[in-house]
Amino acid sequence: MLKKLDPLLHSELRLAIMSLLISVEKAEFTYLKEQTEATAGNLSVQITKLEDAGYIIVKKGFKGKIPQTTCNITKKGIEAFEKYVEDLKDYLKL
Amino acid sequence: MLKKLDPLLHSELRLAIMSLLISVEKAEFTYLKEQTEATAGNLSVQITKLEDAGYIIVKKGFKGKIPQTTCNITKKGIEAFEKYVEDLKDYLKL
DNA sequence: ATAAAGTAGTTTATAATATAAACCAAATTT
DNA sequence: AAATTTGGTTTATATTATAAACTACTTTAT
Repeated sequence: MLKKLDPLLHSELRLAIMSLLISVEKAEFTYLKEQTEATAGNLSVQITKLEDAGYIIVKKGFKGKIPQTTCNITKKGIEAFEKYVEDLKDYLKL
Repeated sequence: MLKKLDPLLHSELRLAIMSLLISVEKAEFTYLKEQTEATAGNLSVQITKLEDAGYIIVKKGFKGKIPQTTCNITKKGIEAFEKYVEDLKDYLKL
């Protein structure tokens, strides 16, 4: 009855990152940091985990002279997110 | 925008326990163990945490000669569960 | 020109949490 | 009566999350 929840998404910060990325084409590291109110270190770690899973793509570039990291969700990431939402519904009685 | 999720409920097993308890008057330890497919040790620990938080009440008795632990959700537990569901909806875009 | 402070992150260490293994007490089965 | 099963708890370990420390560079102030 209760499905196993994707442990990669069942983390408050990683879920927040995915939730933000699912509605936009792409987002900068600094934007994600502002929105989630996470520390840079924690955000960096969790972004890497999502990247390793193939749920997001991370691109490193420069905005003028300043380094800039942008993220975007992948098809695999969208699918995983949607599955997670469906799986959770049983728990939440939705 | 994104609310902080109750860390006590944002755990797969504890959420499953609460999800099961919210629909019934009470449930036995063994029933929860079957439904969640958790090990007895893990279940025991998580039940204690929910009890310490006042989210559930745990009663120890006997069924014949065999020990029997039964759990039921409290008003506080129901409220916490409902708040958790509402808070999560922002993440899930529901 | 250089020191101080800020930006954008990563790496590493530590704290918190989840899980499993080991254990206990009593009951049941062989 | 020994072995197994039931119903758990306690304790140790693995995993995960978080924060602190660090790197590399830019901007601003002196």
